[in-house]
Amino acid sequence: MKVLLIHSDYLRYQVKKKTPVAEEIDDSMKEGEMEECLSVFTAVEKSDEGRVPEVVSEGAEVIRDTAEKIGVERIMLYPYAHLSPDLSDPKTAVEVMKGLEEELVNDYTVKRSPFGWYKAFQLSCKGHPLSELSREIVPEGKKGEVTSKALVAEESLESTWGVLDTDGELHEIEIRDGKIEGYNFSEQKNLEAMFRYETGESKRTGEEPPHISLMKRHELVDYEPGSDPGNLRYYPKGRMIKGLLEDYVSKKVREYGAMEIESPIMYDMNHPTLKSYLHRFPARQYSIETPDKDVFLRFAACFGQFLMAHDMTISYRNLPLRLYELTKYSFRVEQRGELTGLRRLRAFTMPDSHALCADMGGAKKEMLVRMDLAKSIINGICIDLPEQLELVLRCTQDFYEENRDHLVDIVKNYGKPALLEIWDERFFYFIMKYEFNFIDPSGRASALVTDQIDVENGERYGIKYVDENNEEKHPIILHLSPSGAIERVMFTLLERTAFMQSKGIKPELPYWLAPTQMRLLPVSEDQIDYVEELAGKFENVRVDIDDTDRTVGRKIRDAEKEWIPYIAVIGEREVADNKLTVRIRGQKDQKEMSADELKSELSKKQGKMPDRGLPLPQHLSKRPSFVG
RNA sequence: GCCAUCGUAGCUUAGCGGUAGAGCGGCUGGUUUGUAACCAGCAGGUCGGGGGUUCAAUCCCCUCCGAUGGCUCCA
Repeated sequence: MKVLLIHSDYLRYQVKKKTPVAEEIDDSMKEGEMEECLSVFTAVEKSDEGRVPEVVSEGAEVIRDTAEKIGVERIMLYPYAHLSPDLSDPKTAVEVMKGLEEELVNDYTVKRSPFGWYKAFQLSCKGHPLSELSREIVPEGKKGEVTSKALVAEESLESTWGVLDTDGELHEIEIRDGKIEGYNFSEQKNLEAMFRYETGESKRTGEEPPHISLMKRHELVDYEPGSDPGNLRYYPKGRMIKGLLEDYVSKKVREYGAMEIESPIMYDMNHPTLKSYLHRFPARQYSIETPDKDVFLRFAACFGQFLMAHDMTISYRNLPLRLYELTKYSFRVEQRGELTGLRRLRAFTMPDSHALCADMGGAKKEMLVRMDLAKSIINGICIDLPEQLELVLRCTQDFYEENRDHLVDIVKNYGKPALLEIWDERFFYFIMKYEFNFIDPSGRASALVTDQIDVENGERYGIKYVDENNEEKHPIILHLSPSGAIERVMFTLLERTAFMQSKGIKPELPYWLAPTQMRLLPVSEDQIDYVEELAGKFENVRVDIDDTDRTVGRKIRDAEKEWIPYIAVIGEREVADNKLTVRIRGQKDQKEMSADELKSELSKKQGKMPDRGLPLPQHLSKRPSFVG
C-alpha cells in the first residue's frame, strides 16, 4: 500500500460519477469537508491482497505516527489510485479503507471519502517541512515467518514444454484455445493429462478423491483435528501398511549401497549455511521457538545429511557416496487449500537418499543406477511401470544444450515418451530433475519418485572430497526419493482400488500389504477350537478368526468388505475331511484345498516382501472399532 | 493464502425460526447359522466452538476451527 500524507488547512470533495468498481454509499458520503487535518491519500496494491489485517495495522501505525508528530486530531482518508501502477482488487481496497477508518476512529475524528467514484476535490497544503510525506507499507506477514526466496521466484519462472520420445526426438508442444499442438497424444492419454495439469488446462471433475473415504472406512488413516491440518493419525491397520512400506523401501535402498543414518528434525534458523539453503528450496517451513533459539522443522533430509557430509573425510575412492534416511517426518507448511487426504500433507514420511558424485559424468551415471532402484521399488509395490506412472523431466536451458544425451538416456530407460519442461533460468539448487507421476482418474498429477542434480550444495555446505591429484573438490549431489513419500504411495494404492472398482474389478491391496491375508470363518461355535488350532499352522501369514455369532452370509460379507484376499469357511464338512473351502478374491468359485497346499500358495504370494504380524487381535470379537 | 461449498449420535444422513428423526455400528436377550445383511429391545445428540439478532436459533448474521472443490504448488 502506498500513502501520501498531507498536513492540510482543509480538504473538500464532491462525488461526481460512479466507476464500475464503486462501493455503495449513502448520501452522507457524497460530499465531505474537513479542516486542520491530515489528508491521507491511499492506494491499496496487489501485494496487499490476502493480508488486509496486517496492512491495516501497519498503515494505521504510520498514520498515527505522522498525526502525532504534526499534532492533528482529524484525519481524512482518501482513496487515490494514481499512487500505484499495481492496484489490488476493489474488494481488498474497500476492506483496507474501512479497516483504517475503524482502527483510527477511537483516537481521531475520521472521515473517509468513498472508493471507486470520480470526485472533485480542493486541498490546501500547509507547506511546512513535515507537511508532505509519502510512505510505502509492505506487510511483513506474521512475526518470525521466513518465506523462501525460491518460492517467491518460482512465481515468475518461465518455461517451455515438449515431449521427449524414446527415439530421443523432442516435440515442442503448447496449448492454444484448449488444443495441444506439436504432439499426438492419442496413445499417451495420461501424459496428455499430465501436461494439461501442469499448464492449468486440465478439466477437473470437482469430486473428492476416493482415497479419502477409503482410508477412513478401512480404518487405515484419519484426520486429527487436534493437531495442525495435514498431520494425520494412523490406526493399527494403516500403521502396519505404512510400516511395511517403510521397511521395504529402506531395505531396498540399503541393498543399493546407501548407508542409513538418522538426523535431527529441527535446525537453527540463523545458521548461515542453512538459512541460505532455505532460500533455494521452494517450500514453507514450520518455525518454532526453543528456549534458546529459533528453529525450523526440516522439509527433507538434506540438512542433516549435508551437515554430516561436511564433517566427513571423503576420498574420490568413496564416490559415489550414498547416504539414506527415512525422514519421519519431513514438514512443509503447504497452503491450507493444497492439503488433501494422503496426497498432500504438512508432515510426511519421505525416504531420501543423497549421492555425492565426483563430477557431472559421475552424476549422470549414478542417476541411471538409482533410476533402476526406483523402478524396482515401485514394481515391488505392485504399481506397474512404465504403464501406470508418467515420466516428467525438468531442466534448465543450459543443461538441455549441454547434456541432452542424459535426458534421452533417462527416457529410454523408462521406456515410453516423457514430458520435458525447460526453464529459461535457474531458480533452485538443482539444474535437472525427473519425476514419476501418478495421474488420478480426475486428472490430478502427483509426483512419487524424483531425483535431482544439485550443483550448489556441495559448495554451500563445504562438502569436499580429495581427488586423484590430492586436490579438494566439491561433489555434485543427487537427491533421490526412491518411492516418493510413503503416504503418497498409500494414496496411489488406494486411488487405484477405486479405479479397479469403477472398471468392475474387485478392489484390493497387494497381498503383502493386506492387513488380514486370510480369514478363518467357523460356521458355528462347534468349530472354534479346530479353527484356532488351524490358524496356528499358518506361520508368517496374517490369519484372523471370525468368532462372532453372526450368520455365515454375514461373516462373508464383512470379510469381502474388508478386501480380504483369502476367506476359508470351516464347518462340519471341512473338519471331517480335513480340507479347506477357500474363497479367493477375484476368483468366481470356491476352491477346495488342503492346509499345506494353501500354505505354499500363500508363501509364494508373499515372496520376499517384508512381513509383519496381525495389527489387531486375532479374534474379531476382541476388536474395537476405530471408525463408525 | 484467495474464492465457493459444507460441518446434525461412533459412521452415513433427514429436518432448516417453535427446541431433533432414521439406517448402520454398540449394548442386552433370543438365534448356532454353509458362501455378500438373523430377529427383538435398549442406550447414544452442548445440531463444530464462540459471539450476535429474536419472545424463541440446529435453522438468520458475524467470527474462529475443521473438511471438500477450484486457483496455485509438491513428495
